[in-house]
Order: sequence, then C-alpha cells, then structure tokens
Amino acid sequence: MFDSYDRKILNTLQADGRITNQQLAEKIGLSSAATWRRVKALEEAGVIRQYTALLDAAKLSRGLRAILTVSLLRHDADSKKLFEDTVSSYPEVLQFFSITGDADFMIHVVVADIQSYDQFINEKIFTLEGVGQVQSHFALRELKNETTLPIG
Amino acid sequence: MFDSYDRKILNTLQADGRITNQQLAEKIGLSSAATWRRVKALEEAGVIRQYTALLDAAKLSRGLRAILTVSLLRHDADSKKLFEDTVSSYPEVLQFFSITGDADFMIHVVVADIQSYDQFINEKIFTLEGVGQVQSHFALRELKNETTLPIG
DNA sequence: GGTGAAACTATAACGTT
DNA sequence: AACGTTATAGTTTCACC
Repeated sequence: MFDSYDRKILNTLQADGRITNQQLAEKIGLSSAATWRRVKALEEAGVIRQYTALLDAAKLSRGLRAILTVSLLRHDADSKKLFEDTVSSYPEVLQFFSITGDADFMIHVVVADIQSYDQFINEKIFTLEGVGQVQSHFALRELKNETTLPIG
Repeated sequence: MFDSYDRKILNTLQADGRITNQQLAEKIGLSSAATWRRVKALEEAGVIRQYTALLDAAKLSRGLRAILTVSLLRHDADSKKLFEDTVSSYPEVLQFFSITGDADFMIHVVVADIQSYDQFINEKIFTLEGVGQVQSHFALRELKNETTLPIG
C-alpha cells in the first residue's frame, strides 16, 4: 500500500510537520515535485489528517492530567448520545473513548490543578444524567506522550 | 503571561500547523514580521514543543487502540526504572503515565488487531520482570482524540 | 510594532522514462 | 503512472525605521 518513499515522508512529517518540501525531498531522495505530489496524495487520501503545533501543557497552566473511567446507569441510546456529545464538547477533554471492561468510558482531561479538577468533575460530570460509577486517576509522571504512529 | 495575540497564534497553529506566516499574520491582525517574532519567541520558550503531522491510525493498519493498567510486584527504584525505560521504548506505545489509584501505570497502545495485541502483551509486557496485575481495555469508539489544548 | 528587499520555497505546466 | 526540469508566484527572514 505504501512504498518506502511514502513511509519516509510520513515519518519525517510526523517528526517535523513544518519541514520545507525541498528539505523533505532531499531527505527522502526524490525530486521536489515528486515529493510534493506524494504529500498531496497522502493528504487527499486522509492518511495525513492534520498538521498541528504541539504545545507544552504545563506552560499553559494545564499541569494536571487526569484519567477518568465512567459507567452509565442506563444504556439506552438517548442517554448515551447526550452524555457522549456533552463530554466531547468540553475543551479540557482531549481524549474520550468508549471502552471494553468494567467501565463504559475513559476520559482524558487536562486542567490547571486539583481545584480546577474538583470543579470540572462536580460541574461537568456529576451533573450529567445517568452517570454511575466514576473513578479518577491522576498522572504522576508523563513517561511518554506522543502522537507519532509507527509506520509499516 | 500571554496576551491576546499570543493566544490567537497558539490556537491558530494548533488548528493548522502549516499555515503560512503571512496568513497567520492576517488572521490575528498583526504585521508579518511581528507575527514571525512572536512565533519564534513561543518556540524558543518551549510553549510550542513541536510541529507534527497527525496521521490516521486505521489507514496505517493501527486500527486497534488498547489501554492497559499495570501494577508492579516490587517497587524498588531499579525494577521501576527498567520497566519504565523498556515500555517507553516500544513504538506501539503512544502514551505511558505513572498514575494514582489501584494500578501503578497506564499504557496507551495502538496495534493492527487482536492478534497483534496478544503478541504485544505476551512478548513485550508479560516477559518483563516484576509485572503484577495487568488489565486490558479496548477502545470501541473514539469519541474524541485531540491534541488541542485550551488556551487561557 | 512596521516596511521593504533578497533569498528561498511552493506550485503547476511540460517533457521524459 | 510516476519521475524530473523549469518558471513564476508566493513566502520567509532579516536589517532598518
């Protein structure tokens, strides 16, 4: 599906999303035009979803990372949909998955401190209809936090 | 700490990491040179950590997302260090946190399918010294998966 | 913070294998 | 179907106001 040039392009753009096309071309060993066409095709195919700047959470007063597991009391489609849409809309929620296991959902949140977390969970989670068991875990250390997917 | 221009710059670059400096300048209402100096200062200060291309995991045969919680049997510094360094080095591990609660660690992994996951956990987790309880959760749906930090 | 200019880069048309 | 060359329009980057 992807040849060696595509894999090099994807790995390089994951490491530096603002590399110039010329530098990228030189790095992978293709002409600038050929490289450009491949990058556009990868964007077009949705393999490259987005270019973004990754920021330092602590420097933006988001030094506390929490992981919540939540179970719902009722599992009808409407309750679930409302819960999902509401939680998704919260800007402090970075990741939100429906998961297998004891809990129904896992929510990954970044806030300033424990006071902000208290406010978040009381005002934005416990107030939602049908919320059952909630467990909070706090990240003590970030041993790894990457977006870089392994290619191939 | 950050004024309105800085916040606009950070929000815009989170949404599009490859926007040209001229477009960014026009969007936030500053000259191209002033914008450029601010972006460089934010990079220099480490507020902007990295520019990256976000890829589609499913299109790269990484369609299965798993979250593991792991407890260690022994908590001496050496056992912990070795575990932390080894797990961090695995390319399929995107996030790896030491956490509060029943488990010691949370590991976020992307693999191709359940067979690859079986291989991962048997060859790369259970083989490590001092691994105690391990729980696996699989992401059924990705309701939200962002890197965009709320600013201000 | 703005202006302007030289050096560099993106983008697409066209020819080649 | 995919690569390379080349030309022009656009962008970066920096010295100076």
